[in-house]
Amino acid sequence: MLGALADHSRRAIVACLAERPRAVGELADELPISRPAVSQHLKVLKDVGLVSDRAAGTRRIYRLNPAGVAALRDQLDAFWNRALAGYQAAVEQPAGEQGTEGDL
Amino acid sequence: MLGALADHSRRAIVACLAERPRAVGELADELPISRPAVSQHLKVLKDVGLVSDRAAGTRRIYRLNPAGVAALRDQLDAFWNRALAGYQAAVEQPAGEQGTEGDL
DNA sequence: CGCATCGGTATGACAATACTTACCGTTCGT
DNA sequence: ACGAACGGTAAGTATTGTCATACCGATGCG
Repeated sequence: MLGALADHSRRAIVACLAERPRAVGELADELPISRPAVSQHLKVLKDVGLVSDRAAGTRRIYRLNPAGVAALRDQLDAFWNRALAGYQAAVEQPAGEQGTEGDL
Repeated sequence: MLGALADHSRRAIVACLAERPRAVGELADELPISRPAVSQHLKVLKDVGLVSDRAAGTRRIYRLNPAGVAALRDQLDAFWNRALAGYQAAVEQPAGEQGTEGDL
């Protein structure tokens, strides 16, 4: 899921969608890539649940999926939590395991 | 910075480092990749400030950098904030711009 | 009912990146 | 001081992924 935000164009699409829902053509008009590329990125983003699409006539309106965004944020938060917990466990060692620890 | 976490091996390294600080050989032993690959990933992670290294004799102990982790989390949080703000602005429209909006 | 527009898909090329093997410098132990 | 081990770097290869052009289906309008 995090990998979906790795690509630069994909982040641009998400940023564009964060401001307001957009159609595929609108996104392609704002971005320096073609419509098919936008479609593929949209497919990836929809596959991971970050965006959702809505049919409006011949247009397809894409918008951010708050649930997916929240899920990603929660996942990241859990990750940070674990990371900081491990860091705390490391610095909470009064009797250092290796005496080579100088300082930080 | 987010791109640093795009790679699968890099996320695995970060996950491994989240549990406890590790040497390069330790990481390579846990991961299905060779030591040089780990070194290169570690270089990337250190370059973006996500990890920091400490010399312990001939070994090099790597651990997560809480500052970098916090910075990344803050950046992501700002991003989510903007995204949800835009979403709220969209749903806060009592007089729909397009009458085509049925429901969610 | 025919035409136009919009989206998605398939295919191919190009680029970027990750991985491996080989080599070198550095540091510890004997 | 020599040998061993650990880690970083360099170059080459392979894989992955992104982008563009071309084609097709669907929807709306005249």
